Amino acid sequence: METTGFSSPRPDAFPAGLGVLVVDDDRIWLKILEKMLKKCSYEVTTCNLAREALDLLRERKDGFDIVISDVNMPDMDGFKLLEHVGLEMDLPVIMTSVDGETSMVMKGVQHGACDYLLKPIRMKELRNIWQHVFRKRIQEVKDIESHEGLEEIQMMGNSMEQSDDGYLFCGADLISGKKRKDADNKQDDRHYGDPYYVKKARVVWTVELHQKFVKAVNQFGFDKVGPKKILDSMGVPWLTRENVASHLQKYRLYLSRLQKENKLKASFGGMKQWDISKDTAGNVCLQISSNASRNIVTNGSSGICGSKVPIKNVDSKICVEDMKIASVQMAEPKEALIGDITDPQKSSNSRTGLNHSFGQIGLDVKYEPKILTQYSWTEVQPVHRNFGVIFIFGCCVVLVVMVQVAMTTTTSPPPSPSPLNRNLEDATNVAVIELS
DNA sequence: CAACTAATAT
DNA sequence: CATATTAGTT
Repeated sequence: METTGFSSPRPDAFPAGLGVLVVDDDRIWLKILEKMLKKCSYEVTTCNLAREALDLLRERKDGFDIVISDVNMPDMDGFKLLEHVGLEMDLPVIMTSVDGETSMVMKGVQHGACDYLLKPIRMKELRNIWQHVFRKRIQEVKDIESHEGLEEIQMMGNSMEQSDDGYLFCGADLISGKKRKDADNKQDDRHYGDPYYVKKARVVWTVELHQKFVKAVNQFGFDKVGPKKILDSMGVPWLTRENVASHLQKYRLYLSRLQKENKLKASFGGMKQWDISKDTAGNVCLQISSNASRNIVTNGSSGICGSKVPIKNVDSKICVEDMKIASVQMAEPKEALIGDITDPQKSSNSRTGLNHSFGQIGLDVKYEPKILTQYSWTEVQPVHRNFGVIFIFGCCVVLVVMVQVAMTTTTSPPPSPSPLNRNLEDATNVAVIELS
């Protein structure tokens, strides 16, 4: 019964578009909050009178998901408003005030506020207010469930904890009533101090999310990004820096593994390696780095060694030989932008399928090959559709060059695999190339 | 102190 | 395995 994206099949889009009503007599704050909230992808409505707020709420009953209200307002006590809202439309209400006195906060809580923010409010605090909405829904679902007498779910009374290990990000999942087998589990007594306690949602890196991620990464340059930048650039309000950091770590791991393979395969007699990276303009480049140029670069400083060969300039000689493109799916304008690359490592991969979000979201898709269960770590950015071809050509050319150089040079130092060297290639564009 | 990241935990 | 969390650096 909501118009919000809450039960949308796209978990990563969830918080976006939640309706927030902000009530504050202070216009300045109103503006500030509005701006911040919008930045977090919420749908914001503001008003500076409590009465007005109430009217708005009554009018558009389903238009809002949460209310943020100041405590002190001329025409009506914030608490009064709070009470009304709680009573009439049962929306979560967040109180705000400059006054952080315990008694005040207490009062807010007693009147049913789901949170109490002290006034200089920062993005950080607003970013995740959707949790209150979410929490409420969970509760609703739980209520229904316990009403239906579903076994084994509600353990310990009807208090408000989560079913222990069900994390679940998307409401649909909860709503679908799927419970994880929790069995006897140790009933850990955590900080259930407050009425709410929701196990933190586990971020599911969907293809879409990952796309944003990659986009962000590429925006800066692989070796210059940090989680923070990515996070900001992605513009996904509920995501935390930690989430991104974690993902980034995995991403890098993947990339370095990829590179290692390249090294192995490329470092035959000579010691040439190829890297894919991007120049400032964002063009994909292949760079050949002969270890003759001694530094495989040790620290993060982007010591780009070798010569960059902008793909564009490569005159194409075609030679599809010992290069195998694992899979290149050019993004046709409307089509899925995702290159579905098989994991270079495993020969036959039959993933369990949509173990992630998709399967549970209620779409209950049949596992078609079409559906991508796992994003590849590949760039998805649609550049041009000829791009892939060009890219391949480029690779071929480079290969040739490598071979030639290999035959010419006398150098033959050891491969020296430097464990984590992050000026790796950024294999992010368009395709995963696998030298065979 | 905030951001980063390797290492470790879940 | 994918993510989260921690701990030690920068």
